[in-house]
Amino acid sequence: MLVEIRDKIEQFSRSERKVAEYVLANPKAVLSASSARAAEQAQVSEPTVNRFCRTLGATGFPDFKLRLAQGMAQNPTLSVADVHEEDGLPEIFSKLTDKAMQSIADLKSSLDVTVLEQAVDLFVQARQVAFFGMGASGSVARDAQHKFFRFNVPVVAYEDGLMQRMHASAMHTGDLAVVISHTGRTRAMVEAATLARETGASVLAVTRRNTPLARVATHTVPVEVDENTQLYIPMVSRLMQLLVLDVIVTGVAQKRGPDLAPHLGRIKQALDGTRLDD
Amino acid sequence: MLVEIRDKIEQFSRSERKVAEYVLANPKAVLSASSARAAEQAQVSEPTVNRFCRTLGATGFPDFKLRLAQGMAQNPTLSVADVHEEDGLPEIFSKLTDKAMQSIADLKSSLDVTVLEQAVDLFVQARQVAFFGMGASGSVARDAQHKFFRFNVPVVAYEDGLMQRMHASAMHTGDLAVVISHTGRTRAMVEAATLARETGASVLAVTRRNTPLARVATHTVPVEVDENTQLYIPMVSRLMQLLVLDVIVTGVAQKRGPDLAPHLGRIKQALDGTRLDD
DNA sequence: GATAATGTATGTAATATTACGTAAATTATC
DNA sequence: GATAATTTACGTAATATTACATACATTATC
Repeated sequence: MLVEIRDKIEQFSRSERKVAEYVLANPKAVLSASSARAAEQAQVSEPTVNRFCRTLGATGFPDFKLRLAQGMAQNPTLSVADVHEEDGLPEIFSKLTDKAMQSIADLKSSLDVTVLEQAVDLFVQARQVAFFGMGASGSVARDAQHKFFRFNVPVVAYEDGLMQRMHASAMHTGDLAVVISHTGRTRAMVEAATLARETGASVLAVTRRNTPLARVATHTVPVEVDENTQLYIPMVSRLMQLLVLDVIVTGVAQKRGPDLAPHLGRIKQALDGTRLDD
Repeated sequence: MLVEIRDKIEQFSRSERKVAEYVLANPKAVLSASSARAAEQAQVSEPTVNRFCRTLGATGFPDFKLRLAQGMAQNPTLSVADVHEEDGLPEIFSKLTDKAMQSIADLKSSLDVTVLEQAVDLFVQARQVAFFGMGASGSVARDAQHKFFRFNVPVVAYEDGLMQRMHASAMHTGDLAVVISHTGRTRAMVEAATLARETGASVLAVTRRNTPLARVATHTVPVEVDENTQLYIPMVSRLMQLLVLDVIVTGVAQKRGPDLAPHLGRIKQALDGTRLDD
């Protein structure tokens, strides 16, 4: 629909073009506007808006809005461009969301499910789980702890390099260390992974392929994102890490499901008191 | 949208369920019908149709039709179904990734950029920033701290309820409190927001619309996700919160860009020593 | 200056929304 | 466990909004 408008914009008359331009610039606003308001915003008269809608084959303004809504949902127009200096917030918003969607699509098509299945098995069998992460990956580690906490298995998360070393070197066979790193080259993470591995524990790395971290780990869930880390902070790669862990936690929940029900019930109950109504 | 109706059909009252069933059976017919006609077809009264629309978060019947139209037009390859008991890991993986993409697409089409622009302004003007979050939103708060830390402005993040209260009540005009909550009903978060607000500080809520938290905040970035929180943990909503904050941080970086270069250079240098080669 | 395009004005019909009353269901009370 | 009280669900009717049609005036364009 929007594309159609852009194509036909030459054929429109002067005022209709005003409407077209306004619609192209603010498609979302149009959806929530009345025909009168739209006319006002486009700086044309109300009948002109109506004529415009009919020109495009709609029966009237409401019908036009419906078609527009459908068209907008269909056309994600993924612009996988990087953010530039001169971009305004609308461009930033659009580019980042598109980039995120594109990355998820890539992940979906590139990640081997059997790798995830192995990861799920590691968790199911683990007597104890520790998450290690620093910087941006530190909050991913914390988040993972929150999620896996529900499984009635001891689980900790460390962002502190010293604690990581201590915990890693005190692990045992049957324990699981999950090491999260965007670059796969953070020295502290590689060292923690190495220490953990030396104890006989399983080491699951959530990081890039062919990195020092991936090499010392016993298992790796590869999270590949071409991201401009130079300029900004790893944003999308962190979303991917979270998503991967979400899938794993759901897989674990599925396998452990039945025997967890009462445990989860108690947690839920405990949370009830912390919420307000309305 | 249609999936949402199917999910919530149990929660509807008798008459609303009639409407839901009719909509699910004849979604296309609904699009071209008036509320009166839809009511007639579903064998209920006109206001019931309207209430039904509101129950689903629309402002009224026309708005509901728009949302429905968008939902129907969406990429049919995206199976926006919830995870079921009998799903294996491949299904879980596929469903979660699709759900994430879908949610991002929804966010993109529903979120008003001007709201984000206001948020960016708040950050640019803030003398001091504090992030508050608990549980799953706690790690979002931490993550946000990491990102905003680079702006040479004092920024802290608290997951601890006591610290949140202390810090909130010690804020001043010109300070910014960012309160993150999926439900918008976590008592501690609402209280922290209230305390911060009483000090004259700006309070930016990243949460659902029309929640207690949104009401006490001075500004709200609405993050709406229809998520089955009952069964699992907020996963997608957390991704959306992160994404929103990513957009804001990038926007702030854009505005503050020039005068930050030397500062960022030093941070980068400090990180160099922590990385391995290869 | 003629013609097409557009705006203004106004009315009307369609449509959505609100307000309110009633019936049913639930909860409380004895 | 029966009855009263309160809430909830729903429909009717009134009201407000919105879209659309028509007629005519005004403005651009050639």
